[in-house]
Amino acid sequence: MLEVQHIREDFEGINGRLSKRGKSFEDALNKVLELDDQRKQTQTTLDGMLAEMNAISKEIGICFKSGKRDEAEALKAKTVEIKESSKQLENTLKETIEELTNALTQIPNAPHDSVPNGKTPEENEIVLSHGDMPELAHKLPHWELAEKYDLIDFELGVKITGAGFPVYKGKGARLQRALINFFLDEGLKHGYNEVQPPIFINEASGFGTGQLPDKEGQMYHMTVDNLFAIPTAEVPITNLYRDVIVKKEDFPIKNMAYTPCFRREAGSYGKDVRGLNRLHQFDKVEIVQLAHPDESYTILEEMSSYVQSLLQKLGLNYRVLRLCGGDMGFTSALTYDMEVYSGAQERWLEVSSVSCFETYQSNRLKLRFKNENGKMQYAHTLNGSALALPRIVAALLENNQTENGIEMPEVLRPYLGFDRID
RNA sequence: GGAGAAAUGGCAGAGUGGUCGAAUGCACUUGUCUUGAAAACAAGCGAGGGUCACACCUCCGGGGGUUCGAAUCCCUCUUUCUCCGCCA
Repeated sequence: MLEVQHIREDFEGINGRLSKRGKSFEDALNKVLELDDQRKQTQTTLDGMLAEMNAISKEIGICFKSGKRDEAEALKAKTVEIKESSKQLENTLKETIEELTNALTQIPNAPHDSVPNGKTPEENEIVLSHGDMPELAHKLPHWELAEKYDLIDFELGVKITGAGFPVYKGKGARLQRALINFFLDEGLKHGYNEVQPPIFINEASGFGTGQLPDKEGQMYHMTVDNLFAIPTAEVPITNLYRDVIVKKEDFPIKNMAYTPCFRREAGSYGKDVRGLNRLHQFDKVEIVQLAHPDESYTILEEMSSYVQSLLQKLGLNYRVLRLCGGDMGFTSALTYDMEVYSGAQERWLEVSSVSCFETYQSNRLKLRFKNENGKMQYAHTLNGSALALPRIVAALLENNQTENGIEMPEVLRPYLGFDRID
């Protein structure tokens, strides 16, 4: 959530930044301020009543002690009325706060100044491209390669669970395991602390990172226990710090985790979902950082470079996009997408998304630190995929195919125990 | 799954109806002393709302209730511990 105080202090700024998302939030922002004024007013009145009640109660206590029963009874009578109206006011306050929270929850994060205006993916800005486009003599798409070399069985997954839940087999399974270990080892070298979080989360966690209520329909929901399967490890890792006051000396706090991720992907269809392009279950190593607000954007650049270094080591050509306001996630202030080129499909595939959330998540999480002046302040949160496996696998299979099989990148060979798939 | 016990500030741990946002110890911060450190001594030391700043209000696991008044009594949920059962 945006901070009410920020909206109050810099209305024009925030309003302007929000408009990058391709629609106006001015009315919503005004509504928030109005509700907050209402909240303050109600609370002030209520506080006055409670103060009076407290004073009377204290007096009654003293009267009883000194034996002045009649006086005490008279005072008691006085409280009845105050109590009545304070109860009513309390309800009003509760409603106002609820309305305020709802209004605030519906406003997305304000995009960073560098975010381009725009509504569609076509308006994303290409920041840089790296590596040569693959020139392939053989252009089998990865789903055909997967079948040819018996790496991934999509049909079998349908039998076990349903579409979008592939079964990896033999060298296909080993490639998965190799990539996960490679990514974790690289993360370790870059100072990320490895954690293994639960892959089911409760409602509070979903709210903390912004999946709830915004993306409720995108998550698998186990209604019996009211738990959700994680769509990304971002949720459990970031929620490690919900209701936590961290030490500013500890910044930046760097964690990572490998987890499977689950997405319902309601509404997807066609070539987007072919093969590994879009799955209901996939594997990902996620990196998450908590940062001092002054440093978060420097750290975002570092995270972006780190993700790029992984792609370089895997020998994949890629490009980096700065997402436009309309294509950016609800909670993000600035997002870089990394895309690798799929030589056989002849299209770009998103393999990573690196974002800075400023205080949008930490406000919901109540994730704070004591700043230089001894005041509580919300930390900045950042995260990125480093990396998501399926499309990396797709690109590796397609771009490295030869007459004699599929060559594996040098860096993976120690993890794989083989050099090529044939 | 069954039975019992418990949940208080960063930690430990008092507090069973009124002046308790909460004793005490540890930890932490600052100061005195010291060449420096330790020790000792002194002061400070939870969070949120509100205010120019005070005042004031809220919070003793969550929610609800009783009462003029609740950390303290009642209900309920959650979690933890002990015992039993089951089990990778």
